[in-house]
Amino acid sequence: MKSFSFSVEKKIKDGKARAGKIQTPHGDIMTPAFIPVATKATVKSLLPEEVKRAGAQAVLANTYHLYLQPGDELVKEAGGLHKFMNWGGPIITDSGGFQVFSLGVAYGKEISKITKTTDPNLLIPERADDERLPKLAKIGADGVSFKSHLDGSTHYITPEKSIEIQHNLGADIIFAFDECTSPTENDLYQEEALNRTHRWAKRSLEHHKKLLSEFASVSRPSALFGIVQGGRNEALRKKSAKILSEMTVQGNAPHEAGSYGKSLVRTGFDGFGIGGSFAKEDMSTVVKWVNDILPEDKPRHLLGIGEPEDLFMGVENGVDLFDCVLPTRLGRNGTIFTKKGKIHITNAKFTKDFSPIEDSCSCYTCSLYSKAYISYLFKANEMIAGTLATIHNLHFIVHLVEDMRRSIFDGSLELMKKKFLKSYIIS
RNA sequence: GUGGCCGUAGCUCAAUUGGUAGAGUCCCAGAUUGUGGAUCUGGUUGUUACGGGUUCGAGCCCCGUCGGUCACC
Repeated sequence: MKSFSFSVEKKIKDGKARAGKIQTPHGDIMTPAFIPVATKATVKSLLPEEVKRAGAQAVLANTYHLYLQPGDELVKEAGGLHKFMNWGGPIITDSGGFQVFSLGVAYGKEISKITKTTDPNLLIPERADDERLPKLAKIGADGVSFKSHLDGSTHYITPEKSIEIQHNLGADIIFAFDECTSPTENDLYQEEALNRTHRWAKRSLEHHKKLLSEFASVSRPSALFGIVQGGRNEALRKKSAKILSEMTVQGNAPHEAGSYGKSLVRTGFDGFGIGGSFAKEDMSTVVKWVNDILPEDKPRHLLGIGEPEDLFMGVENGVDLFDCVLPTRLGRNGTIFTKKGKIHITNAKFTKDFSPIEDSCSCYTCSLYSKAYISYLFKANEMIAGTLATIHNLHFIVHLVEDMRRSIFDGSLELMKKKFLKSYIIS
């Protein structure tokens, strides 16, 4: 079985942007790349064939959601996630760490992982957390207690449990269990949470290596990424990048899974996620701090980021992988990416617009359907409305990052960005 | 034909003893960043069927016309 590897193929002269290749047991990912989100083992509204046709090289599924339903044991019994969901390419699973945030302090509130520096929430001096408010996730001594949104049952997820679930699911790349903090948290809490995330990272790494050494299953995660946190705080972010970069445990040497003790070496993470929350305005600063420290020979995944301008920012600062629900979520709700900016397809002006979303777009939707038809489908609440819009959005974002990769090779990244942002209106 | 009931936003309906017309939906617009097929936030809309009358004031009371509906012939 081919295992995990990463190589940088081209790095631009004046800057951090690079193009590379990630090898996984289920195929390669040419980076930088945008990975669509398939939380519940499906990219919502799309068949795997459509995901692939839109240009996606891999998908990202979610540990917590699949653990609750249908259950990781069942997925294992089905022969692993690839077989279960009919996706032959690389799969990444998120650890459930984001749900600590989304089902915790953010639950039922209008807090997202991106905020603006003008957001009044940022000005709240004390922790935004309020124990009286209902939450589905509560942080305990060595893990997180989740209350299922499906049936109300409680589940205690530890780093070991998250890794175990991810091994059962059998993705190619898995993530350490972390705590994604809210942008509204103060430095004191950020530090407390960061130390916890680091303890959990170590335990995730140890358990991953342990499981790798115990079993020689054909469908074992081949790589574990650690996740950098630290909120908007420079010292914390840098500390996190350094600690995770240097974190190692004793384990089998690569290519020797299932043969415990054959040749023990100290090994660390195979790559890194950059997680947590940002203020939109200083996201680039945070990414710069972190990528200055993270090793150049390991891939970096900027978690949950997907606006075009943010993708440029990431690539320019040395990010290799992105995932984001934005193209799929917006698509399902009728917001569509175009080279001139986002449009709302249900707007009255599209009612009789019989042209495609974009004449120059080669996606399935644009080659066969008009704005008027898609607009009508949304208004009529027809299922393929979301499908057609998602196909276009995914194609748009995936190819945007693919274009960035190409321009890294021919040295035109800066020019390409200027050209794009000249017509693209950021809203 | 006779008698009863009814007629309010595009739709379904509110509106205390007569006090200056409102909700849902639809429509219009916006938000959405390791998922939320969710949800939220704004906004437009009325000659209260029509014509008269009583009253300081009428969706509400009175008269007439038109329309709907039920019962009886």
